[in-house]
Amino acid sequence: MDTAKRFARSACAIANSLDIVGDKWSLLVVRDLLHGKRTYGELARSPERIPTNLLADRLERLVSAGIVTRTPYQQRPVRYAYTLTPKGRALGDVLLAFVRWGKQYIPGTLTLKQAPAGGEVAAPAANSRRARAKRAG
Amino acid sequence: MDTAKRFARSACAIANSLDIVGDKWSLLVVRDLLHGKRTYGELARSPERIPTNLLADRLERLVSAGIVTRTPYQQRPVRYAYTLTPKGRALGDVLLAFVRWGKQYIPGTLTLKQAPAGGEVAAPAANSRRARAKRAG
DNA sequence: TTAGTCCCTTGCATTTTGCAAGTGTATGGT
DNA sequence: ACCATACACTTGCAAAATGCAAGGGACTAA
Repeated sequence: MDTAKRFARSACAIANSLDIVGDKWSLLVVRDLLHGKRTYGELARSPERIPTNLLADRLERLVSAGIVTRTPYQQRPVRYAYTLTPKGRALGDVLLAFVRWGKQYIPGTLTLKQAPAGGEVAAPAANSRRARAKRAG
Repeated sequence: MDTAKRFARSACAIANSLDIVGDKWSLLVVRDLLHGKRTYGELARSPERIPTNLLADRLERLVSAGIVTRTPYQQRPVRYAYTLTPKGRALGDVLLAFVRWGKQYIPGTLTLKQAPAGGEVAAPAANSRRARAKRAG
C-alpha cells in the first residue's frame, strides 16, 4: 500500500500525531495517567471535567492506538485500570513542550501540581434515588 | 478575576495550550509558517489540503491569539503575508516533540521536508469559466 | 430495603468540520 | 473589449464531533 492510502492526510509525522491526539481531551487524559491516575473515576474528576461519554470514547481510542492499556485490577465487580504504554509515556515530551510554552506565553497558567487542591475537584453525588427524586420535583 | 473565570477549563498550562492550538489544523498551519510559507495560497496548497474556510478561521484565531501576524505585502490588490510572532515561533519546540514522537511510534511517517515533491501538492485550476462549464455539463 | 459508589451508555441539542461552489479584485493575453 | 487565470477569501449546507443530562447495571455497606 502506498503513502496516499496508508495515511489519512499525509506522511507528515506531525499530521499523523495530530490525527491521534490532536483534540482537546486526549492529551489531558495522557497527562493524568502520567500523574498516576489510573481509574475512570479519577480521570473523570480532573479539574477540566471531561464529559463521561468523551472519556469513554477517548480511552477506547487511546487503547486502540496503543497508547493506553486497560487491565482489570479487581473482580466482582470487574474494574479496570488504565495505564500508559511506552508509546503513551513518550508523549510526556510533547506535554512538557506544551507546559513550557503555556507557562511562558499564557499568563497565569500553571503545572497541574501547582493548582489548588492538588488539581482535583469534588464530584457531586448525582445518581442516588434521592437526587433523582429531587430533580424530578 | 479569579482562576475560575479567567480560564475556560482550568489553570493548567497544557489545557490552555490545547484550547488555543489543540485541534487538527492549527499546528499544521504553524508548521508551514515555520517552513517559510507566507501566503494564504501557499498554506492552502499543503499536502493535507486544509479546507479554505477552516484556513481562514484558523488564521483569524491564530492572529487573535498573538501567534501569527498579518501584514500587507502588496497593494492593488492588497495581499497579506502571514508570519509567526515569537510566541508562534516558540511552538517549534512542541512541533519538534510531535515529530520525534511520530517518527518513533507511527511507522512510515516523515518530516515534511523528506516527503515527495517537497511536501507540496498541485492545486487544480478550479475557478475558470471553462472549468465551471465543464462541471455543469 | 435503601443508599451510595463505580463505570459507563444513551438521547439529544449545539457546535465544529468539511466539501463544493461562489465572489471580488486584479493581471495578462489576444 | 473579452476571456482566462490567479489569489484570497466567503457562503451554504450536510455530516460529524462535542457536551450536557440522565439512565443503568453491578456491586457494597447500613
